[in-house]
Amino acid sequence: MDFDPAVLPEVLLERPKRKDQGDWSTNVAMQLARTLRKNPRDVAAKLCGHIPVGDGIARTEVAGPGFVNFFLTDSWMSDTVATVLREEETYGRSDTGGGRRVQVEFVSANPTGPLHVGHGRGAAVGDIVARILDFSGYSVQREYYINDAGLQMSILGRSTQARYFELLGKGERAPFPEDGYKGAYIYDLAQAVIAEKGDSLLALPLQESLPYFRQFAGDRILATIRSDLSDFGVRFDVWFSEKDLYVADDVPKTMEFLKNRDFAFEHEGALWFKATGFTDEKDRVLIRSNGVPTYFASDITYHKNKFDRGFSKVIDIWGADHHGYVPRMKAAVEALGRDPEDLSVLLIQFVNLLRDGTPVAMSTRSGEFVTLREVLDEVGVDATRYFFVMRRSDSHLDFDLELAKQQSNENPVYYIQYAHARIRSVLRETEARGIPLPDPAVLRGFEYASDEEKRLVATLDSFPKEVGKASRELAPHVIASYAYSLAGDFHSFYNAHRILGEEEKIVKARLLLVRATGIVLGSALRLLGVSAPEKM
RNA sequence: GGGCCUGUAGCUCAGAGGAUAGAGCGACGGCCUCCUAAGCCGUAGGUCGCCAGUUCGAAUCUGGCCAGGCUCGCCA
Repeated sequence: MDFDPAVLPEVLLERPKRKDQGDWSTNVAMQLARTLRKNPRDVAAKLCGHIPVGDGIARTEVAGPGFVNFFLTDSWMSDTVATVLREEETYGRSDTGGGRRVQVEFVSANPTGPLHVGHGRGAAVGDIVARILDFSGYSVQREYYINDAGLQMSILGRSTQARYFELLGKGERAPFPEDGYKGAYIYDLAQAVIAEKGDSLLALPLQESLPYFRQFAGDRILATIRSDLSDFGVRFDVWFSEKDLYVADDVPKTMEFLKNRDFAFEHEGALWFKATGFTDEKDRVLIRSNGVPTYFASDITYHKNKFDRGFSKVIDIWGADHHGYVPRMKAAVEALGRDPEDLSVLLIQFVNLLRDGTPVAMSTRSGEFVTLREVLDEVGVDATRYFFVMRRSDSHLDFDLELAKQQSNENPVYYIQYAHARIRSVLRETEARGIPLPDPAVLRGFEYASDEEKRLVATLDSFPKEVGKASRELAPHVIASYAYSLAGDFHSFYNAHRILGEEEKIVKARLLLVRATGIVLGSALRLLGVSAPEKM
């Protein structure tokens, strides 16, 4: 064509929403129209003239304001099905990660009480992000950071101690701390101490027995957290204790490191992080004037530790209430000599727990919160996981307990699982009738004719692209909605057409399509950590 | 007051430069002699918070406003 190739914008092909707009489409003509000073439709027409028909392209057309639409021959569909059947569970996997080491740190709740629903959402998001990254070729490590060094652990110990004395009728000797943990589980911990130690701790001075209470309560709660997470299908590779940073003297070392690089300075008896020059808005205290390090100091140390372990990228999953902390953590990462982009912080918005449409009252202060365990017991792992990730992480989530529990058409989890069960059922029926699973070679030259089949194949075809998107954006909800639409496409297909009992060629092609759908649906559910039932 | 998130159908939400803005629930009407009806098909329902701008084109980008949530410690 008669124009300078340098002005050619990147040619992007996209899939139009409507099928009468072709299989692929490009808008280059409209982008070129300006520089060429020509009517976009004329440019598009000229382009069309240069595109050969054949080689999979059935025809091209100029449409709308100047789109060039490509209509493919339908052979790509059987290719897609054959690819899925050949690659099986690896279909959709990619090597974009190139084996690079990535760490996902999530949940990381203080071991001062049971996990509540908010932690549950973070757990589901973190776990699924890790699965997606693994599927995309990263070498993923999952880590839980145990905040066990701070003041909160002492408060937990004192709370337990007070309940211990109270249960043994000596409450007046160990008054309940003003900022103590008021939840009923503290009584359970105290009861467990009694079972272990009897009343022997009554005789010791409070200061002397406190370490025992602190350790006992912390260990017990952490054990509960571990088993809750494990029952939720969430696994960690590393449980990293904040205390270890202090045992190894890493915090003072990191402070020295920052001072030497001129990122920390003394002022009014405290040590400050010099945030000026970074995106954070003001300087932050690292070591208080009383000598006690702030959380920020141990968080910087912890992140230095992470990067020292060789991760090329670190992903933190935090509650959205910590969003103000992001700029300072990024600044710290930069001060450590890393690109701030090496740290990604995923903020999880709050879960609004409902029962039959009315909010369930929750308040950490009073100890009245709904635990993850309670939700799991009531609605089960599959529905809980799905509900936690079906919305974008950065938007508030309404979680209706009654809805999640309902085994009905109102519940998206069962809708997806039902599609899987139906697929398995068809394949069982096929086997029962003595029909062998056809060789994918029969697909050569076959064209799926109906709208429902075409849609279904197109959705199967888009799985790798969706995985890529979910991995780039660290967005589990992309997979959740993908699974939902794949299930929907299958249900439509299933209702519109018979699979068995048609002429042989069609039976074979449809069986292969059903099998391929089962494979991809299974992969999507595996990414979500939701079970793929054989029967329902 | 500053910052971050959100505002799309009655409700809950997708869509993040593209063509006629999509799902589910709820409402209404249909579909099992047949591989699972926990399903499917159809109808109704919209000023994409408001106002300007950018451009061939804006729900999408920019600025300003309005509303809701969160957040702004030598707290954790």
